[in-house]
Amino acid sequence: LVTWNSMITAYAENGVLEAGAEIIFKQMPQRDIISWTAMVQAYAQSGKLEQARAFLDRMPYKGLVAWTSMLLCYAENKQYNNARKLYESLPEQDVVACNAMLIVYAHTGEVLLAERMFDAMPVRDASTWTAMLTVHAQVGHLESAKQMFDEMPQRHQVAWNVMLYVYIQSGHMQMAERLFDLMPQRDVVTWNSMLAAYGQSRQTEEAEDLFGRIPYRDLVSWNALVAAYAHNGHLAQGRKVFESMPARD
RNA sequence: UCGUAUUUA
Repeated sequence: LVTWNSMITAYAENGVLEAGAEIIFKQMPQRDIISWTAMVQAYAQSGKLEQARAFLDRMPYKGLVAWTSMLLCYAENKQYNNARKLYESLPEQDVVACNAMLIVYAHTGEVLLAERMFDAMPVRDASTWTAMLTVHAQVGHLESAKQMFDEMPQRHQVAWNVMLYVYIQSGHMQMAERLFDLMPQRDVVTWNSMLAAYGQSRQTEEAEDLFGRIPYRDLVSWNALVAAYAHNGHLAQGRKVFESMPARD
């Protein structure tokens, strides 16, 4: 059973659903909650909302893992009311499900609901804090974000990145630059955020320069650089970068 | 063997 389940996830990770994951699912001699959940998640991850929901509804025993996947799938597809309904119908919840709901609130900008949930949570983990920070970031509440950042029990790299994003989103590029320099660590997301910020604030030279200093570039870095050129009308340079990209999506 | 946080589009 474990082997079969692993096969489902393996196909799902490669995006082979109908022709892979689902065939395995049908062929397996018996299925447990993990098999069903893996199917829900496979479809949820690839944005196939109806099919994910169909599997969820047909599950003989449902569980938080499947519900949470479905919840995030709704969030991803901007079906916030469905997300809300699903969340309200949950017979149980845990920190991950609540975190997922916080992300929904981040998308909808419902700070008050998010705060109420955050305050009511019996357990908070690193994702809880950064999700809540993201809520403030999304609505541009610089002060609340900063306060939250200062209150955090532990500052994970992601929290630093979100805080950087808060400054960028609220148009405080100098503060962003200062924070960037102050950060204890920078990962590829940190670099990419800064790169995108330069692109959006029409600082193409800075973007270019920063790109040259990124220790490890991923596809997002390349896309951000192309976007920076495109956004500022430098089509020829954008094209040149596009052609030299190691990969494209 | 399954779910959650940050960046480009």
